[in-house]
Amino acid sequence: MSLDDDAAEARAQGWRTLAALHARIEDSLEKALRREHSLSVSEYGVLDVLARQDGWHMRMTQLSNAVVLSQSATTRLVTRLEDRGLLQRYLCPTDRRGIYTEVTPAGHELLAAARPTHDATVSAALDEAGEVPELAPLVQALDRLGVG
Amino acid sequence: MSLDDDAAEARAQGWRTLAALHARIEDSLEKALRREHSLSVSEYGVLDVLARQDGWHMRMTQLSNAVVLSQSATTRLVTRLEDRGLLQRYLCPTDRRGIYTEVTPAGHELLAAARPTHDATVSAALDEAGEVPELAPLVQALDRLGVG
DNA sequence: CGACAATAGTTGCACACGCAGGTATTTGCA
DNA sequence: TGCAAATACCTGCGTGTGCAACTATTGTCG
Repeated sequence: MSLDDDAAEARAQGWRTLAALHARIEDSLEKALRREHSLSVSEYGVLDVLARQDGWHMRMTQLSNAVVLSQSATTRLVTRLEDRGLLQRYLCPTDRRGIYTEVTPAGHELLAAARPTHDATVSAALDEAGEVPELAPLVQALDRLGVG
Repeated sequence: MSLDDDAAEARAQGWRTLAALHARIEDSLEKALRREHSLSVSEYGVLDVLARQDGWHMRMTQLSNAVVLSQSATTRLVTRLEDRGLLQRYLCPTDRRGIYTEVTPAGHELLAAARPTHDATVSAALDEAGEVPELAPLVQALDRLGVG
């Protein structure tokens, strides 16, 4: 077994930890957002990303990169949110292939209501994961990211 | 804005980073494993988890907890792998409700072939993510987990 | 100017997932 | 012993996702 293999195996171990933590958080987040605001994690992600681009507008492709979804998934996700009146499409004036999306007032309102749920659920899930020996180090490392 | 809100917002920021990194890695991993070994990330995960329980056998419920999937998803995932001859079910002798799963020789073989792909892809994805300013700190933290 | 390639977004299709409800087996308790 | 509750797993159904193919618009080059 070479040094490279050792390094790759160590990183694979890190990946397993990250994946396990991610799955746990996403799991409870999905349920909480669905239950209290009828939003999936992806849908919340789209609203959140768009709302952060204060005044700036993103095209569909940029959006799908930001939320790491395929173009087709993004198309339908935006359609769903548009149908619910949370989002609005409008054509890019200079390039009629491009489509901008804008969060409506209703969208901002729902996002404002959902954000506390989101943040609290993430925090609770992190606390819970902190009790699991294999995950605790990563949780601590994550908490140190901000202050570092 | 209270201290609690600040803390929750900081953790939400950490979560966004973690989710972004996870999505990137899973994305390239999914494509690489699918292309070279006809395995999804979940399928690889199941084989990997089971193979690590050297000689020890897991029940379906334990397995679904380990890979963080619903019971129904686990049932069908195991069925798929069983149909391909990579896995084998057999009834728990002492509790006939329980079902054990065992990786077959073919399964071990495929896993051995896929592991280098898996590890290399994860490592490459991590390197790529290390170039992105927002993700770099988490990548470094992850690499320090093992040596800590 | 005109045709061909490139880009942006949408849609048909197959598939994996979660939820709710189902069967089979075991456990608890009177 | 006998019967209800709990446990372990499976299945019908609806839905979100990615891939490949499609349309519409823009860019490029002879």
